[in-house]
Amino acid sequence: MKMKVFNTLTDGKEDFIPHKDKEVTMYVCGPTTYNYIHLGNARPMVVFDTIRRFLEYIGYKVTYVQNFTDIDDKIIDRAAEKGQDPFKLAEKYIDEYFHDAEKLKVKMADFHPRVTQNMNEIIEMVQNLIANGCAYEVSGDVYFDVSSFKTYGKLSGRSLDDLKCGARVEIDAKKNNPLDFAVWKASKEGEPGWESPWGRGRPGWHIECSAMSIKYLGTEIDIHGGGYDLVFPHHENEIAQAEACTRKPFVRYWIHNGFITVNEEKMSKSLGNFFLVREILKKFPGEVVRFFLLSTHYRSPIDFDDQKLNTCAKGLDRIKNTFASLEEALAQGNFENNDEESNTADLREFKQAIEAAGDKFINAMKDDFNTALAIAAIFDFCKDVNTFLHNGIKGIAKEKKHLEKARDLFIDLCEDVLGILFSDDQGSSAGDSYGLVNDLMELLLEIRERARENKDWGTADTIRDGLVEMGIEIKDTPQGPKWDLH
RNA sequence: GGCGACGUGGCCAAGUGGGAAGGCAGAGGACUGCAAAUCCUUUAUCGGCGGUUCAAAUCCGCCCGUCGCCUCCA
Repeated sequence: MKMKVFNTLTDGKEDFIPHKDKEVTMYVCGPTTYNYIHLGNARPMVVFDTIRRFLEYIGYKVTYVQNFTDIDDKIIDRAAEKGQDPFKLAEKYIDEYFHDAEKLKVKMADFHPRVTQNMNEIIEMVQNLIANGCAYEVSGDVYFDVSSFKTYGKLSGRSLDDLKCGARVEIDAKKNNPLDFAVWKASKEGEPGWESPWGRGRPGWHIECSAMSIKYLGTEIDIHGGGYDLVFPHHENEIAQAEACTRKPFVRYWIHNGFITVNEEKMSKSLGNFFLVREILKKFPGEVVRFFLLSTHYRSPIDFDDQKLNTCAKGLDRIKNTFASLEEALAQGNFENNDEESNTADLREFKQAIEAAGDKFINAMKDDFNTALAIAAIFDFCKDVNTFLHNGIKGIAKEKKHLEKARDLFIDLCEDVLGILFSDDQGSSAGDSYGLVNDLMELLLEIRERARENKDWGTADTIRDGLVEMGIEIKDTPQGPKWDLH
């Protein structure tokens, strides 16, 4: 099956054909670093990380770039408010970004370029635009001339006339056309600035992505991603700058994720209804947040509230429980000689289930990264695995080879591609005391088992209920009691 | 004003012409000392009206409702 990708540029699904046979270049717009990231920032991080993981899983070599916009009006304003140095402020939130990204299981990009570290390339690009007659300087500012770029508006599906009708662009006497946008801005006294042919200044908002994309990935890249609200003007302007400079197509596939909403309203900084990832992570593990973000197709909106995360946590538990059962079955290790495969109906069905799960998952992901459908394939597989184990535990068939295959498939799909199966890192927060907790639990469970043997249910339940209150759950399985931290 | 998206069971969510996936919640059953986990069974004429078609959640038109972009925003 061919891979299909929805391309904002053509407003439809297309066959995915990268510029080189087995290599994919990806650029994803990263945050402007003036605050901790919020859930709205987290969606593209998780979505494009998953796309990257999937492409790698099916054999592409992916080069992944995510920038930091570390100089910008908002950073300057925020720093001024706090009486801080804007560079230090940006640096801090870059560090904090990595902290949150790790919790969300977002892999490091191959490159995390920063605007302030690529100033030469940006200035060069502005010079190029002026030389090509696509930009003009007015008293230290440089503006892109949208009328010089014939296909301006092709990404957002707007014509220059449509945009004028909007009339929401402020008239600026310096600009030839209200839609022209700054590629370089003169710095005021006391603001950060870099020397340039037009005096001391700093880059406009859109130019950094064009410049860094070209620098790190070349003039034509395969995938450029970001939130849907970046389509206009950010990405439209990136195209104009890049293509006016290189005279080549800038991006093959533009991919945009839908919004996070709260009470059906867009979560955004201006509305003030945003939730910091940091705050959410106090209540839910990163994998749950990640699973939540992947449980809906990336182009649809997702409405956020704690109840929905709770529901997702339960769904994820089902997957984790199944995986744990599989590992337990393998750990028991009392396999008969498996040289000759038994050929029971159970086993035949199980083998088919393993194959079907992999196929369904891959086909779902190949159809415009349909993670919701891919996850459904995982749930189907959970049921198949549980059914097999259910029967197997009764002593019918324990087939090491196929149990291992099933386990490996879980690891490939859930952990490597979706990034949701990692073991809880709560143990690490307990630090050195983790071993002690284990020993104490062993002791408690032993006491409880003795009570149960004596049918002293009161003592047994006191222990169990007390532990539940501490967030520890006990399960009495045929293999003895198990415990889990929640 | 211009452009666009969405409306599927109690909740979430796939599905773009021919069987209405999956999860959560609920009900009944098996297992269990009771639970938990797991298994089995069970819950939908797809916002409304009209049209095209042998056949529509899926295509077309109108209406109702919700949201987004056009301004910083993932």
